[in-house]
Amino acid sequence: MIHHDITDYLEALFNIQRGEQRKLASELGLQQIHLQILYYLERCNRYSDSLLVLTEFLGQTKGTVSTSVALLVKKGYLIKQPDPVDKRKSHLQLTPTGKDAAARQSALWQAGQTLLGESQSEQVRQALDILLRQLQQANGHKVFGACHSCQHLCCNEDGHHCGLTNEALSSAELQQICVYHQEFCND
Amino acid sequence: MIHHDITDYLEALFNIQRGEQRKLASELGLQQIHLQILYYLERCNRYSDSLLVLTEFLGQTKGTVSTSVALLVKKGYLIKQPDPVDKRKSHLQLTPTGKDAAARQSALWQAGQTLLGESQSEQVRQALDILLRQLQQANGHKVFGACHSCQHLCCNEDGHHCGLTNEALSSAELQQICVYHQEFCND
DNA sequence: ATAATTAAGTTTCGATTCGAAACTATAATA
DNA sequence: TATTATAGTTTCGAATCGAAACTTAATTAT
Repeated sequence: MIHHDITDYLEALFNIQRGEQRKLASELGLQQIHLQILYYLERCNRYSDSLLVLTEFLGQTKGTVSTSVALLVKKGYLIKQPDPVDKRKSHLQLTPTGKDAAARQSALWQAGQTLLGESQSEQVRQALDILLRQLQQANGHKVFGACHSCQHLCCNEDGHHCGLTNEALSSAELQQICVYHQEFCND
Repeated sequence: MIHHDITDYLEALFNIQRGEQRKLASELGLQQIHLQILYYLERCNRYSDSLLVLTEFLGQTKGTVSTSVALLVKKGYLIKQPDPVDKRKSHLQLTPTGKDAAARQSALWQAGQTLLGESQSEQVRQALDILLRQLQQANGHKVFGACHSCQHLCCNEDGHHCGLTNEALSSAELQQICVYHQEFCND
């Protein structure tokens, strides 16, 4: 048996992911960056659905993202909901069309999800967890995690809330990407 | 402990990979697509270093890829080596500058590679192998694997050769991406 | 052998991405 | 009230992107 690095598998999975994303984008008449925007907006929470946070997530300039978002609005994939308090801000919200496109992206992984037995699945989870945390530290860059791995998360008998904003968090919100996310530091 | 899907980890790893690639591209004054081209050319074999195969790998049109390749040639990342037999073809070869950029992309994974113990690594490899094969079948798209997982690979006491082209393959070549790659079918 | 077809790659076109920088409007601070 | 910071848009030039026409070389059919 010829030796495979784990990274070989990850690279192969990346190539599939990229290929499928491009295929879907082409089918919808969009660019890949548009699907990445829809992916992010499907997963982020109410603190993180602004243009500037999206800009930070994508690693592009705000002018570029502003243009791409404007096109997605024009094509009916999302709408800009003005913030009731801060008149400068808008909340980017997926339309049903946008949610459908985002869901089709996720569908790729659903197939693989049920294929691994639970015990084996657990080992992969543990290994990927180590790999992920090390890469996060090694690269020292913003990670955009969800509440469940955030040091601001507080749990008590009533449920969960964010220690930074002091607002209650539903269990659904614990899974969402947050701009305030702060990984635990193991040093 | 809140449950994490394996796909959550893979998505997080993808986001890191994408962010790092964009960061490197920005530093070099390139676009991400250029790094993807350099990545591919660093890994593909002598049957697969043409513009059309690259086009198939990237999932773009040949006009688009032709333009991007021309820019990479102009910037000194690669050269076009005319095929001695077929005058229509060119072999895309990385210059030292191109190899350096490709190597810097791979460096991201080197850090994670040594962190996982060998035994754990083996289990993760097996699970990812299952995941990869299932996703390949589920999506039924061209996968661009290397010789070691190709049904054309023949092994004997003298070494390896390709059953399709009948040419000998060095052990280094067994690791390279090939356009003729045909996955074993388990049905 | 010549003609028709296929294959490899380039060029052109219009729409869009991309980064940089200037700009507008609102909010926060001094 | 004046200054500064924040959120986002607009403008500009270069490059990507897909589609389609085009060039040249190889292959196939007649």
